[in-house]
Amino acid sequence: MMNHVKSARIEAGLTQLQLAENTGVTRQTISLIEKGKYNPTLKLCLAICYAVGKSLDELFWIEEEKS
Amino acid sequence: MMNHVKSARIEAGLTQLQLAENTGVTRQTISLIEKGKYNPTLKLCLAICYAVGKSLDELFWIEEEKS
DNA sequence: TTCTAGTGTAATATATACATTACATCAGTG
DNA sequence: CACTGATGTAATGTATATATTACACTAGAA
Repeated sequence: MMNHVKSARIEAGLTQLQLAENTGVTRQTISLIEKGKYNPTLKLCLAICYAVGKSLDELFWIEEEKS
Repeated sequence: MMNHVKSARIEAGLTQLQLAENTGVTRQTISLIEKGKYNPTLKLCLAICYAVGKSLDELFWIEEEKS
């Protein structure tokens, strides 16, 4: 589950803790999502989008794997 | 968690069962997501996007609620 | 050097996404 | 009418997203 949360968060001038508070989760959850170790829920993805001012596609889109 | 999965699925000419099989979940899960009763994971959102040929923003974007 | 802010991550607990099984309704169609 | 495909949904079980607590490391500032 790779994504662009970390770069978008830094662009927005936020720390992990600030993003966590803005989105209503813990810092650990943000850290794990940035590291690609969590498969976040849609609700949290949207909250992160709102907090950093980006769209779902900008932060979370991944091209389909062609077998 | 309202979304546009149902209309996109119908546009794509798929039944709930076919979409479920294409995305690797059960028909019940698709039904509940279409009804807005589930908060799906990013991985499943992406699988649905691939199956119906739409983007995350097209299917799942919701404008931020301004308090 | 010491202190602090920012970050990574482990262990355990809790909430919830999703599966499984089952039964129901409705619209066509024979 | 009976039959089938498509859908809604309830009850219960399992997997995992997220919380909680805690400890570690690094970079920069005092």
